[in-house]
Amino acid sequence: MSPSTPQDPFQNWTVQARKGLLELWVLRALAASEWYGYDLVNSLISDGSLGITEGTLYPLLSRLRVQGLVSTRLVESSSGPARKYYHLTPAGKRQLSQMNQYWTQLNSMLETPHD
Amino acid sequence: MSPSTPQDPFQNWTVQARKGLLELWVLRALAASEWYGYDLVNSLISDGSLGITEGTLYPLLSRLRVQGLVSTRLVESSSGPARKYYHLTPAGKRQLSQMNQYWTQLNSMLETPHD
DNA sequence: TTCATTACCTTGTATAGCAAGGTACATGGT
DNA sequence: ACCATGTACCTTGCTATACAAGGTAATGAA
Repeated sequence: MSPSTPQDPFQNWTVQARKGLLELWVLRALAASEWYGYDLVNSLISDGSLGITEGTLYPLLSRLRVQGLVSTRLVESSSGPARKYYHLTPAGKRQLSQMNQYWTQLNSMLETPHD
Repeated sequence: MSPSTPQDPFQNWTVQARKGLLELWVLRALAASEWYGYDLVNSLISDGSLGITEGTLYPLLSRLRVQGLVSTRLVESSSGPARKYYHLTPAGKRQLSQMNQYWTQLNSMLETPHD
């Protein structure tokens, strides 16, 4: 397969900046309600279009399931293949809480002038 | 050398969450004044201690120099080896401006309830 | 000499985002 | 029957970053 086209330093940085952030975004979404993968993808694309695609989201969801942070159930659809709905487990809720805390710390570090 | 000890999912996530963020932090620091590497490290350690060490910072500074975002000058010190001071180039200032903008977008995505 | 402090750097590993593919079901058009 | 479109899932291989764990060298004090 082709490489991921690193291109210019700024584009490259945005890729790195998304790391971790998407996982936080997904867990927050699942904390609010049930979602299936394709719906999350479309929400991401419409929500400002920050460059996140299926190739990023589906592996992420698999990872979360393996780690026991989310669980799934299949629901048949009349407009295509079955949808896989994701929801938070208790462990997922605990981790989301930790992540929210750490994220606040990171942001406060950025806001400090440290001059 | 030993592996990076992945440990639990949360610790792993914090590593990912730092990616990109440290670069933004460094460029912001250099936008305010001149710094040398060791001083930045100590500032990071004292500033909340988020797990960032020399092994992360020095390669980052090298990268920024290769990309032309910062330039350096050596200054002799009376308390040890010479210090390498970093400051922003015009290209660095332009990229920092883009990064600040993108970072705002990412944060607004997180704050949107998207429910 | 020996030690701590200051100050720089390198090597190898793990991980996440990504591009570019693929598979399969339902529907409507030809 | 055939094909295109939309829906919905997944995998493979690449790249770049953070990190642990080392290393090197200069200064000054014991």
